Amino acid sequence: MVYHAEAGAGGVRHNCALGGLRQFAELPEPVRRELEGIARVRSYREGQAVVIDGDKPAFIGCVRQGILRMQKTLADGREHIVGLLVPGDMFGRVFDGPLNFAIEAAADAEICAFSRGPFEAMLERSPELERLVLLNILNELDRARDWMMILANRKVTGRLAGFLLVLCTRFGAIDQPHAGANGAIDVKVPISRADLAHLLGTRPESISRAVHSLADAGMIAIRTPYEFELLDLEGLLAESGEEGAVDLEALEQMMQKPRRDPS
Amino acid sequence: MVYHAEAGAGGVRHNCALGGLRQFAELPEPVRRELEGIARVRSYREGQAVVIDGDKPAFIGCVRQGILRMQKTLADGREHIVGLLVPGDMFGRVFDGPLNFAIEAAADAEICAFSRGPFEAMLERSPELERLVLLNILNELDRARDWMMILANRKVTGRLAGFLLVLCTRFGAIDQPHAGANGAIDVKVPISRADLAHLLGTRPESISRAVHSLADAGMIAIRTPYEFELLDLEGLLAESGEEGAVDLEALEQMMQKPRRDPS
DNA sequence: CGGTATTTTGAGTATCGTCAAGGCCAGTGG
DNA sequence: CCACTGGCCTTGACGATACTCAAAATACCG
Repeated sequence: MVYHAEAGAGGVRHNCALGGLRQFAELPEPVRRELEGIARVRSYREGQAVVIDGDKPAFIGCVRQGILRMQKTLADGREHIVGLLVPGDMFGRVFDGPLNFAIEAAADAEICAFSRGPFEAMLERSPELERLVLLNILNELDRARDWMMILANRKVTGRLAGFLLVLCTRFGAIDQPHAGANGAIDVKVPISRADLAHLLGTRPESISRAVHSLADAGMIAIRTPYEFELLDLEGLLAESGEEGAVDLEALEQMMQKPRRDPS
Repeated sequence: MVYHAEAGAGGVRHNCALGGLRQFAELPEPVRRELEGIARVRSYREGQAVVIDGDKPAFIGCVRQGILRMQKTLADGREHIVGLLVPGDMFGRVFDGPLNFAIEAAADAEICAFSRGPFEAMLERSPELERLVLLNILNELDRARDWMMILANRKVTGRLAGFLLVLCTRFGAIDQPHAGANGAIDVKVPISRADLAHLLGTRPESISRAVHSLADAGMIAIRTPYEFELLDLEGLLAESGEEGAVDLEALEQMMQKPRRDPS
């Protein structure tokens, strides 16, 4: 199920690598140009490995499109997902040793890869870039803490509700979930039930039951097994018990919806 | 239960603030001296607030002694622990906005506080310091991922086992748990059952049962409700199902005991 | 030594994990 | 074009685990 990219594979391209990554937009022009110089676009198909467990990756990456998942491979072969990477996220442990998890494409993805050496050299010269990286990591840390709060939920429906909310507050900002007809929000779950179960610390069957339980409660609607509509954000928020971790207002603003907009 | 430090409280002192924090030892002498200049030692008693939820703290902190806990305060007043800070850990969101959680002393603690302004100014001038901070945050990120793996465990005994292992692999290195007579390891749990329950996503009663369950299985011994002896590291590791997240060998090396040595 | 907070224990109920079977969809080959 | 096959999701029934409520025991503090 995991297709390792052969040497040189991964669909390397080379034009306008930074295009569309707005986090780099604020950098001074010369820095941005230099970054372009060491950047390559790589494409991965679903299931392809981006970084092997234990490797010190040869590049620092930034997701342009699609979703990657970080997972630890346990001794007995099982895999444990420790997080998702979505457009805008960076990975690769600047200045540091190997990753202790693998990264692979959860869906077809495109990343922007900066060769490690030159990138680190640039970091030393450009305080703006270094700060950008630092803030990026801080952000990731916050997200990890949010995950912790979600995982600390005692009921599966609560963890699932929290997951869905994070999925559209955080990931949605980039993945553009479009507001549906009546102000509902479409989200696309990027991983299988089994992976989701692993991520939320439960079993696929329980995920399935939780999904349908939320649907029966009218909080979500199931379009396909991988596409839901969030109908009752406040209900989901209450279910997830996370008044703190998920910023509902930001989400509603983002949707720019006069709620209940007719088609 | 939370004693807010009055203005100027927190037991500010001023001598040899960096003493004993070995992470700063590698910095160039002039940088270290300058850091000393902006550093102040603050002391907190158990339960005292170090940073209020939503505050942009006036200082960047580094724990010298004791344990702090990070917690989110929910709308309904409940508090949710999102992590612990132990000696060596830094906190305070350099270059960034307010923390979205509170920090308070879980046990009597001493921190080293750097005024934010001067510290950030130093960061811009000293690449060494900036890198130190960056690595520190990366480290914290790893720890957050380990927490995620622990929390994703389906059984309470598993989460507890993972917690205990992390408590001595990571925190123990500094908190010097001394190896007991037969190679067992003493650990001191720094928080109440209720807090631990919250942290592990369960209830105090279940924590209690899990503790005694591990004790009955011979994996730990209960000295007091807050002090255990870890008798069977491999058993705990298996129970926690974390071949990846917890580095047993490092722990045993640290303890300097031959693994499973027949007495 | 008494009072309070915390931990522990117990019994009953809800939730979840497990095992097994059925359904849906996509890809394959006749 | 259709039947077949394999993977995944879903559903059902039963046992294990964890939560709830209540009460008892223990530790902590003055």
